[in-house]
Order: sequence, then C-alpha cells, then structure tokens
Amino acid sequence: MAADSILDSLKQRGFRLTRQRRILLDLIDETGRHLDVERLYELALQRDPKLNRVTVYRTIKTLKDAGLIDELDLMHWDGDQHYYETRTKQEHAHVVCLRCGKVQEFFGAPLRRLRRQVESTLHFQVLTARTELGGYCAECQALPASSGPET
Amino acid sequence: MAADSILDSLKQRGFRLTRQRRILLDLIDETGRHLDVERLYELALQRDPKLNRVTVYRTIKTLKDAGLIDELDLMHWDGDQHYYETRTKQEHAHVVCLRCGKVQEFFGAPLRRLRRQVESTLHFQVLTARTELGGYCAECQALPASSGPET
DNA sequence: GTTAGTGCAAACCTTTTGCAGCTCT
DNA sequence: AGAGCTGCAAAAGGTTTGCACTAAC
Repeated sequence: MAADSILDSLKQRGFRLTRQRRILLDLIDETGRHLDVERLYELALQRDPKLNRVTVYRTIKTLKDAGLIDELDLMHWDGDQHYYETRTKQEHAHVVCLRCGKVQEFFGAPLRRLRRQVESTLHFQVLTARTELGGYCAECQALPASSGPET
Repeated sequence: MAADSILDSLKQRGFRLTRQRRILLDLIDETGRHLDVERLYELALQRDPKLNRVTVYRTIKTLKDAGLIDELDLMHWDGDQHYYETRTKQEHAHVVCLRCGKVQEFFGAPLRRLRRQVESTLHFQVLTARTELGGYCAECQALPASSGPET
C-alpha cells in the first residue's frame, strides 16, 4: 500500500488509524490525479458506501494541518473547490490548461532559487509554497475556437 | 484618480462606468493592500451606503474576466476568501506570514525564468501565474510562541 | 474502559441567480 | 429610448458544527 509513510506519521502523532482514514489516504496517494473533495468522496463511497462526506472534510483537514498533504487551487479552472496531493514529491509548479483542464507538473531550478531568494532577502522562513500557471496547453492552442477535449 | 487606465479599458470594451464601479475600482486600486470581498464591501459602504454586496461580486467578476485584476488566495491564511489586486505591476510572488498575516511582494528573475521555461519546454501559453509562499516573517520568527501581531 | 472519530442533521457562510426598477449612454 | 446595471430576496454551493453512537487503542 502506497500511503504507508503517511499512516505511520499519523500513528506516531497519536491519531487513530480508522478504516475511513485508510481508505481516503489510499485514494489520495494512489491516484496520480489531483482530487477535490467531491471526487474523493465519490471514490471513497465505492469502498465504503456508508462513509460520510463530513468525514472526508475532517480527514483532509487533519492531513493538511499535519502537513502531510498540500492543498491546490489549480487556478480555480473549474470552480472554487480545492485539490489535494500528498507531500512526498519534490517542490513543483502546477500548469493548468484553462480550456481542457489538464494539469502538468513542472520541476526545475527556478522554484528552488525563488525559495532560497525569498528566505535570504526577506529573512522569511518558508513552510509551504504554491506556484500555479494557467493558460493553454499545446493541444488546446492548436484547436479551432472553443471545443476543448474537457479532460 | 488612480484607476483611470482601468476605467478606460472598461469603457472601450463597452462596459458602463457606473457610480458603483468607480467606487469599487478606486478602492481596489487606491489601497495598496489586498482586499477581499467583505473588506471591499465595507469600504464601499462608507462611500455609498446603498451599494449592495452582490454588486461587489459582480464587479469583481467583470474585472477578473476582463483580465484587469488578479485573484489571490494568499495561502488561505485567514479563511478561504479571495483577495484582489490590479494587474498593472510586474509579475511577482506573494509571501504571506501565516502568523501575523503580513503580505510581502517579491520580484525577481526566478519567476520570469520559470514562466519562460514552462512556455518553452511544455509549449504552453501562459496567461496567468500565481506564486504564493507561506511561512513566518522575520518579526514573527523572533516571537515567543503564539502571540502574533495579527496584522 | 476511555476517548477519539464517525454519521447524521442542521447550521453557516460565501457566492450566484431571477426579476423589477433604475441609470448610463 | 434602450440596454446594461443595480438592489433585493431567495437559492445554491461548499464547508463546519452539535450530538449521540461506534470503534480504535
């Protein structure tokens, strides 16, 4: 199971490893995609039809507060909901196509440099960073007018 | 009046320059601070006690769609509301203190490099970009435990 | 056995929508 | 004069809270 390290983290902090939390953690960690609350809830229902939407909200809050997952907006391309991803990967930017909704991740030196410069010039202690770029992906630029693939 | 260029932009696009829009535009542009809907509404009420909250929402939507203002989240340090700023300045990152709420702006080469690299390596057409960093500012790092200045 | 966590219902808060009347051009 | 815009009320999301019951430790 992929989310083991997160489960361990929770356990060590004194959180209980309930069936619901295991399910939600697995889903967030498994799927490469960025899930919002509603999508996560739908997927969770398939594994436990009794699992409540409120539990999704509470679990996300717990994980977020513990710094185990990151919250994204993805430029609000499809509404004001938030998206979530586990915080294991290296720092990266999210590049969101505002027509088809495709999300690409961008790794590279500029982000690390930015963080370092902010820390040194402002004497700021960076805890979380979020970089999002919105625009049109290669495929959608080539399209006629407005008939996007819609993911 | 500071927001002249935005007013011109709206006029040219066929939007009407109503009293309410002038008030809201002036407020967004005048105050250096990043306002959320509620704050903007409060300030607007002082100039026109009849101005409705709905008008604030509608005006912001119009300005946003026209690309004249940018929407920020400021790491949701104080809730999930959005903040707004006019889009005249050069691209910059927002550095938000999660304890006192202070927002600093950071200009520099890394952001420009990031944008350029994304455009070239992903063949992506960047329309908007948002970089936010959350953490503790110099003053708050020095503080004892949790007695932040709260802005 | 304790106490955190869950499910359910209801409250809350922010944002959007329908519609009649007003006002900018 | 006419269309766009505003104000009001009500609806629509999305998220949080109170409380009794359940289950992890």
